[in-house]
Amino acid sequence: MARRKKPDARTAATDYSAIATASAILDAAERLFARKGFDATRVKQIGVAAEVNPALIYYYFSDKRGLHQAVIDRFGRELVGRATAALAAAGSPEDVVRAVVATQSAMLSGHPDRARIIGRELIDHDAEHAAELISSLARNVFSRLRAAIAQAQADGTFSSEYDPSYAALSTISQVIYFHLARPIVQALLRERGTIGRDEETAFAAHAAGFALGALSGGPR
Amino acid sequence: MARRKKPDARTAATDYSAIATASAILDAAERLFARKGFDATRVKQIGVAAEVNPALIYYYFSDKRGLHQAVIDRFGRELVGRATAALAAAGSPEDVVRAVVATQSAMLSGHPDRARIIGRELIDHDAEHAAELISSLARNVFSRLRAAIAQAQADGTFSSEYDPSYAALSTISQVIYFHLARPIVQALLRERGTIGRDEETAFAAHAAGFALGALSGGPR
DNA sequence: GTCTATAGGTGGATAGAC
DNA sequence: GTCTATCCACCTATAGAC
Repeated sequence: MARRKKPDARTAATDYSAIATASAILDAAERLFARKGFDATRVKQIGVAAEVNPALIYYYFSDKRGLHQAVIDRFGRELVGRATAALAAAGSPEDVVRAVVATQSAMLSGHPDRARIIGRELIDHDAEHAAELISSLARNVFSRLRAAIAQAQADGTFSSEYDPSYAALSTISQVIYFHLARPIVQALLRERGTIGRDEETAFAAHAAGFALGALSGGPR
Repeated sequence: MARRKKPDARTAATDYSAIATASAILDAAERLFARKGFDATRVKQIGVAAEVNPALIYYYFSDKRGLHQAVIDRFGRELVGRATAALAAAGSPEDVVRAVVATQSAMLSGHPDRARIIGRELIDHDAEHAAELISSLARNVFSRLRAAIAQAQADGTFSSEYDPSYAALSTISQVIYFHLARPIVQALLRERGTIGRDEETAFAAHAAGFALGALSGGPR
């Protein structure tokens, strides 16, 4: 493999998918950062999990923070890409609501680590490391969901009594919460045993119906 | 002040409210653990913030983990206490839904640290340190909300097409998400400037209406 | 590009005086 | 109960051989 310039963590996201070692490091780091958090994760552990010499982490990513940023960037690119693709296909406002909820579920189902990455970024440091990701989501997903709701309100399909931004928040809160608050969800659904992917998709279907039910019928 | 036995962190929650020094430590620790997380918070910082000698942290709480557990326990006692009190006053199923949402909002409004404590416990270590809190909430709040929904479904007040557990999850997800996902909420409401308590209570009112609208009208 | 060895620094925890 | 001094484990990061 040709000699590579040491990537600068401060510049925009680099694509490491062609480099096997770097990809292995990113995979291992994603799992560990998600499960234990940034500070509790040891660089040595990442190396062991990736079956790579820990010193290579400093070769590919300038330091631990740089690796963390790279994990967020890679994840964010996939998330925004999928969301925009799903929304491009949506026609009616109802379709937009369903598409947003379905995409959330598709991204998170069977990937508990991803929910944790999002959760951590929301809580830690006011998500400063995911600022770009969030502004991108705001432009490409949230505002389009809100616009679809507002349009349907103008049509008379949805009740005009809701604030469109609030309604959008209520809509997206459901699936994220379901995946993020796993311990609470378990406590509520304990009679059903462990939560599998079928349960996750069933909830996503419910969530879309719940939001559309509220939007169509109006508040009480 | 009389000589005190060093409390054992492994036993059930101790009440430190009478001891000024211990209370100051708990207050400072709650703020710092919430904002920076357990691992990133330095014991020394807690001492400085509490204006107390850091060594006293080991005197009152056996170690850093014991302090963390005490923070969770104190917070949990207040949360469960308020929630059960609010539910005791509720009559009709509609009242129960409104009471749960209102209590969530009352607990979190103007207290961003509290939302973070909950969020961190959900994500870190699968909330193992808050196991008691969560099972208590499950018994006292979640199951009563679900029971109220099921009862209204039997009455014909709410649509029977919803799974009561799922409907309960959709209901409680809204306010928690609003407080937890502050960066995303900001992005969606950016034209309104900074989010204040008035905005927080306005959203809580919306959330109750949204849930009741969905429950009354049925899914789409 | 990969590996070893180690520097350099920090933070949790304790001993013991007062 | 409070404070000082300090130990020791451990972790990030780099230097440099291969």
